[in-house]
Amino acid sequence: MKRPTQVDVAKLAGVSRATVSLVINGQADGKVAISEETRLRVLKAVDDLGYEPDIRAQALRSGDTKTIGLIIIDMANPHYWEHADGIEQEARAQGFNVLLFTLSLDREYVNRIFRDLAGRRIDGLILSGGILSESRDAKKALANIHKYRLPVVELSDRFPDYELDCLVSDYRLATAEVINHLISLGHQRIGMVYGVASPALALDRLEPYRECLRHAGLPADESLIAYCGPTIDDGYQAALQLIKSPSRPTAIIAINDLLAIGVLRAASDCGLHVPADLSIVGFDDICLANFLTPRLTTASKKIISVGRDAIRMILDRIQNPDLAYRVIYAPARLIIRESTGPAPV
Amino acid sequence: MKRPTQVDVAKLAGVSRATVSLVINGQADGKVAISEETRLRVLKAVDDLGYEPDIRAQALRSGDTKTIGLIIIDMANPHYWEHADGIEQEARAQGFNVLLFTLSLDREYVNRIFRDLAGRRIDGLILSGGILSESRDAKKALANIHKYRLPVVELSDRFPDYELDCLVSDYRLATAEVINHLISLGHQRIGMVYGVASPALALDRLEPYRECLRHAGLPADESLIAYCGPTIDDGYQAALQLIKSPSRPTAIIAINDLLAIGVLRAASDCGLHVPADLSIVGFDDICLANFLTPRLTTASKKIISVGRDAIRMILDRIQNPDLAYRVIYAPARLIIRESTGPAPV
DNA sequence: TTGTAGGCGTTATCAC
DNA sequence: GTGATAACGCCTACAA
Repeated sequence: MKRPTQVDVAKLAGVSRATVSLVINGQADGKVAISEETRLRVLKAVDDLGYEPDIRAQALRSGDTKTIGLIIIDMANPHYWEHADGIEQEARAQGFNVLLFTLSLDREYVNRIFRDLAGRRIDGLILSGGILSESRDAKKALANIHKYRLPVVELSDRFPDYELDCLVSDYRLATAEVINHLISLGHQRIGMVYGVASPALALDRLEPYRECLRHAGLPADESLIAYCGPTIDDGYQAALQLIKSPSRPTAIIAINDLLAIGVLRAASDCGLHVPADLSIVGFDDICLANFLTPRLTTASKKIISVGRDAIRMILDRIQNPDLAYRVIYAPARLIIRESTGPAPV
Repeated sequence: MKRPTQVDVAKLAGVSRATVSLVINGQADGKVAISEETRLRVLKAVDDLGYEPDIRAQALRSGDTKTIGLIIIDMANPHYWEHADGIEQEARAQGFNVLLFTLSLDREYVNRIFRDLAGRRIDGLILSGGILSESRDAKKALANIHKYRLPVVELSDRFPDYELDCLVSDYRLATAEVINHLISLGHQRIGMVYGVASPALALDRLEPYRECLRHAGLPADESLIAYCGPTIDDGYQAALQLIKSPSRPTAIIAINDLLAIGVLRAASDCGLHVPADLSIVGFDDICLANFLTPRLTTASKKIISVGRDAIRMILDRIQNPDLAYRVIYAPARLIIRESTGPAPV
């Protein structure tokens, strides 16, 4: 039992294949070159056979797949899922599907995805920052992007030092705001939990952190920074280390809300009250942040619609490969809630 | 500037198209019917031109797309991303890609996805429970699945009352355990926050809840059940309602951890201490559950690997459409942590 | 060992 | 209005 093709429909309706094709997608065409009678006959045959056009053949013929790839760098972080959700919805609205790729630790996988792009399984690719800059074959990938004019959009937390369409949303200003906020509350020793899935990520938080502290004449020694992995438990362990250190900070900045949850837990385990004994700040304003106890002070990018901008950018690029590369910048803002308070005396 | 095809490679290497094809994917074939010299020449031409086989054409020729669809019913719930993560990873391991579909409120969208399946954009479809049973066109969808032998696997919280491959993991036993646990702690009034994205979901928690209470001779009036939507805020509002009711429950069961976070927040806002004043239970054991304050008592399905089983099931079905339908069942178990304690006196 | 021919299902271009 | 015919790019017998 094979599935029906256009030929079968044509045979059943007693017309030629071309007629079938015209009936099915001749709507857009100005002149309806088909008699109502045959039209209905064809439609009936389509229905009787349960005929469905083969998308693969359409893709081969028309040249595009109406599918874009999306690489999510860390599936465990709600922040990225909010991205994925927005992108998928907007893509759908524009008649596109989304092929989802997760990056575990498998860097080689990136190359396969680029091959999918070159092989026209997907029309374009949206990727989180830290992939192109970190991949061992980054230069080759970039060269290919330019050589074949592959439609690629990067979501990044810093301005790219290469030619590419980029949606940059960084926390530089927000980090400065955070530090000022903490300083104004009397904090002197401010720690950082720095846990990333990919090396170059979140420098938009680390660098201003160092700068601002130095600028304010506060200690910024390395012992205040706990480097770790991207999971909650990593954040938990890192915070324990910070809290138990001889010169415990009175405030801890986690580079994202997920890690901040681990920090909250660590504080609780050490008998510290937040924010009375320890202030905690996160980033991303994930949907849970406002429901934690205490509600998390954090920074939000939500002023922008990642999905809409990313999809618009990639579609523009697909339509016109020769467009000049663009960078769209969107800042974030600080949201003060309950996890930060005056430094303990 | 068009991208190179097999013909271009053949021309450059001075051989025929078939030779190129053989060189490229003749590895598996036992007999290497190509001379080393031409092989290298072809390979060089491939490299020079940056030739990449067109996957669309391959798909059309070979009949499959090496892609499976995945419908996620609620992107905002961590539990479902854990599914998605597992499925994507396992799919990749098996050489398949995952096309991601989100279900907002757009029921009509399901039909489009089924058309994608029929149109061979995807080889198979994995869907969360509550889609097939609730869609207005559910019967039609099921009929199509059977008629065309579409490979579909459903992830469900109850045994299907229709013929389909199903990965069932329910909380019936776990819910009974939860109730017994609470009763043994002296709780008499046990409330429930029931918030779902799709009507028939989570009956595996609602029904045993009612039964067990009745069986234990405890009140099970409707005023103890707060129906709401699936977001944290919904859970928060529902819990407020429960807490402020004249006969406030001493324990609240949320049908998942996400809602439980809202309940925790509501308790906190009402000045209730958990678990001293109010015990709270969730379901799913999302990765955050063990890091909340207090750590959440919940039930876990993690004993099974959803990804592996789902992918195996769908691949089996794709390979052999005539297979008898299977249901794989996996129970869950209760995890007692800190959010449940003795009932207040 | 290599080349030739046919077909996958669709759409576009021409004649009729 | 409708019906052949030729691509799209690839794969696979089969023939040379």
